[in-house]
Amino acid sequence: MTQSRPRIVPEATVARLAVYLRVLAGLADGGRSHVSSGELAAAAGVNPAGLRKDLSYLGPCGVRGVGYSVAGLQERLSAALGVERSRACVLVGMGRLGAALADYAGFASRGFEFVGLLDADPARVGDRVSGCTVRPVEELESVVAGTQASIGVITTPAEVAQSVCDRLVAAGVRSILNFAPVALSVPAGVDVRKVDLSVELQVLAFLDQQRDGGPPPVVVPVPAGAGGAR
Amino acid sequence: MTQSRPRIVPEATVARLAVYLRVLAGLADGGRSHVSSGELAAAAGVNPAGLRKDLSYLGPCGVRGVGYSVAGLQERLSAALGVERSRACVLVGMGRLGAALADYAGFASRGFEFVGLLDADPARVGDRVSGCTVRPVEELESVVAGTQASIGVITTPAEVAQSVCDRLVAAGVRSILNFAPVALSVPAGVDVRKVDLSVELQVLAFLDQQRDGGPPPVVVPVPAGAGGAR
DNA sequence: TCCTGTGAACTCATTCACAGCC
DNA sequence: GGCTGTGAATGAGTTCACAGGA
Repeated sequence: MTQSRPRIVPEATVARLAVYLRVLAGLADGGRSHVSSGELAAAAGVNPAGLRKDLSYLGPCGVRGVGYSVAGLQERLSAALGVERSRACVLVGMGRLGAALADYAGFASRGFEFVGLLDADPARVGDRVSGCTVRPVEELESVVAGTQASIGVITTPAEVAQSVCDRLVAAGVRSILNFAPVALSVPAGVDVRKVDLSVELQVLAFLDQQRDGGPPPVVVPVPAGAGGAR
Repeated sequence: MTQSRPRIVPEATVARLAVYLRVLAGLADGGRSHVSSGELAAAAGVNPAGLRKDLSYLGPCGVRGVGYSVAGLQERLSAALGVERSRACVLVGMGRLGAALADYAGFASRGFEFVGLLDADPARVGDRVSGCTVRPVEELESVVAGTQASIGVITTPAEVAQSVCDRLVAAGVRSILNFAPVALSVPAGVDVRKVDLSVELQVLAFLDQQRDGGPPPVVVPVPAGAGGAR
């Protein structure tokens, strides 16, 4: 441990660092050894200056006039994001979404390993998904304790999500990814991130409607006298 | 109708409006007729003042000193979000994630209907998921044209996501929800929202690591000489 | 010259605090 | 008194523009 980072990294930046890391993996596969902020930014879908600022939170990473070393930057980002250490995750709720996540290649390849799959439905207990056997939710505490899992993923119905969350926290999990459509309340020191799939669609629908029904390019064509609300 | 909305609604607000609408549905089921901003905000996991500001973009919605009518607010939000009109969606990529989404109850109940499910793998073509038959991806254009779908969901591998996106746009889709881990480029006038599952976990892992390894409450205990890299 | 690194400006979003109405 | 609606203040995040080193 040379030294810890004095700078605090904004959460929005952390999310993008993960994206850069993935893009870099693709570049490395393609045999590239160096890349500029402009190119990397284009591939990640962000502004070049923003990318440079993001990287600057980790201290100088590149070479002026040249760009970034692909391998060097990969290493730097991996260290910053903690990808090097692999993480044990438990997933509660083995419906279709839970099964899809447990099987998602994007997790395993980034150091996330599902060491516990739990479900309340006896019909699903015993299924094997992605090399792991589904166990009854009653065993939640012992699975967390036995595997030292630090991340919990909740894909249960909304009604039971809070109680599952409480049990995960009590068992020692301090990071939770919640797919259930409820706001979970947790004690300080526990992080929750929520993914709300139907909200994403709803936002798209709104933007869509706004395009069609809203004021097209310019503002409203008020015909005559002002003020009058027609 | 009376007049268009002069106010523009921030996107962050739109996302929360969708959450409020869901919470209201729960309250209505519970027989509640009125609710205060404080209570609604707590259930949605936001700040009460923020909730009031969000609602204020739609114009006055509540009664001072009393609160909001549950039914009235539901109606207002439904209209604003365009929930009343049902939306036709096509989904490309019927892997586990695609199948989970096609079957997700949260979509159907909010007016999103999957009218086309497409996959490039002949082995999956013909499967029935959630009352819809999987068709070959070659039929993308005809399915979009025939169903007037306005929303496209991409759950393909990253390598083909851009080409699928291009075809969706060419066929007339102007709203896209992308689960593939790539930045899609689209012409102006088309909206893309990206959901990146592995990034979510990565952010959690970062916060987790920051808690454990980072400066606990106060700043760093630098041992000796500064600067020393390695 | 090229491209990185970063202060400063700016835009967007959240929070506060209170006026206004019931 | 209670609670909504909203301008003002604060904060976070993004973009700009340029200084600084290869």
